[in-house]
Amino acid sequence: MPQIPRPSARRLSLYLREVQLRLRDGAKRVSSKQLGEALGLADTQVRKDLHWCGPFGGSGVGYDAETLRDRLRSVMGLSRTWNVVLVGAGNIGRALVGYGRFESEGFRIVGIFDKSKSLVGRRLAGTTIRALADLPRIVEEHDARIGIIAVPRESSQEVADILVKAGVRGILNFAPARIDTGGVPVTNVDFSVALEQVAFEVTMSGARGEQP
Amino acid sequence: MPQIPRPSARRLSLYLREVQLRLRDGAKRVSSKQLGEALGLADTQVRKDLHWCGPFGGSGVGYDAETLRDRLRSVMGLSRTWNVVLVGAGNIGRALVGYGRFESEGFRIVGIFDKSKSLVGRRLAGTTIRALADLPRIVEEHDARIGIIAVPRESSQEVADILVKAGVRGILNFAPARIDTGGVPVTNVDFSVALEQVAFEVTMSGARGEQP
DNA sequence: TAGTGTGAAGTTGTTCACAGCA
DNA sequence: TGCTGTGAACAACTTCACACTA
Repeated sequence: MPQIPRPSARRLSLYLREVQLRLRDGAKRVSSKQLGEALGLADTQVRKDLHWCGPFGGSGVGYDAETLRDRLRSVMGLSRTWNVVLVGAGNIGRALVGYGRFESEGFRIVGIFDKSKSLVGRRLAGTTIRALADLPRIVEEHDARIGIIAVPRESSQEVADILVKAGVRGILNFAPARIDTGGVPVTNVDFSVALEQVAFEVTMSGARGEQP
Repeated sequence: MPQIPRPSARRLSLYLREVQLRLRDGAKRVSSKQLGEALGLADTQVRKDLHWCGPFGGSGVGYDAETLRDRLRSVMGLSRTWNVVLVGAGNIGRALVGYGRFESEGFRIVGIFDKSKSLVGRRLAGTTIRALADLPRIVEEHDARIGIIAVPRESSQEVADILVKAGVRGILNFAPARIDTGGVPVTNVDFSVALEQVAFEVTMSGARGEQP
């Protein structure tokens, strides 16, 4: 069985978002050309990517929007609900629980944890902030497979160790550091790197293309 | 003059971070091997990337850490201060101003803007939240070249138009939408896409490598 | 010896060109 | 005709192999 290349995988998320949007607007079908235009990609690229959903649909008239959505969800592992634990109730943690979009995409935050004694016991978006010591229990109780690290750099590795030991199978890391997880997949989101990227592009300006 | 490929550009940020860290720890020299290990990359890769800083330093003993930092900064356009305007004082906006790391990297938030009447006039991290109408003036006054979009999807394109019209030269977009800027470079950060990426990797688990 | 610099080879991802279907 | 599916050509990026230097 062939592996979906990472660049494609990233784009599949974008296709899914776009298809859902169009479904909400009442669309019944979507073509690779439409998707490409909406996302700034070549239509060929879109078709190649969508092929990971197993050749289907399309004939001379585009993809059936609902089927496409379902296939995308299923191929990306989004047809189940993912229970998620969040470590760090600081600025980023708060932004995340307030983000809203997660719920609708099938992610459920089942535990929020923080080191700080002054935060533990307080509530955040309806969930009580717990001490890190409770993390393994909550992970097990809810079979949480994903952990989010939203703590400062200094504690990020330590938190990663706790998460891995507790049994999470994937980590979303907002700390500006590479973390070592012994094989558990990590996706990094780093605000500074992103801003620096913008500065870089501005400096180089003119020459290169746009967004992914 | 050859263009720095985007993948390299992303990694340059990471090298810079790592070098700064090591400098703080008192290191005088850094080798490609050390950098590679710290970041999960092959040493060859590191050397190829660093070559964009112009062949220099290294001999049989690694790169001079200070020189490397300076070259990285300069090549990435970080030897100047970048004035930045932030649109959106919601959860993400607040997380960003509270992030702290920006200042030290040479980014200065010179204006925070929001549509909401109830937020305008309030202060956030020492800066008064202004109405969007003031944006062009502030951008001009401070020669702000970078804009950050931290508003909901629905208003993101509108905000982008305002920013572009005001003259910013690069945009960091946190809204879950592709925005059209007519050539102004955009870097996207999308929490949902990132989380979905994790779900995807977990689903595929085992097979693929780690982080960038 | 421990490390850089770099062409050449290899791999991966993207675009092109076109066959085929409704 | 409008669109999908896909091999083949192409471009981009990464890894390898090795010459070279302090």
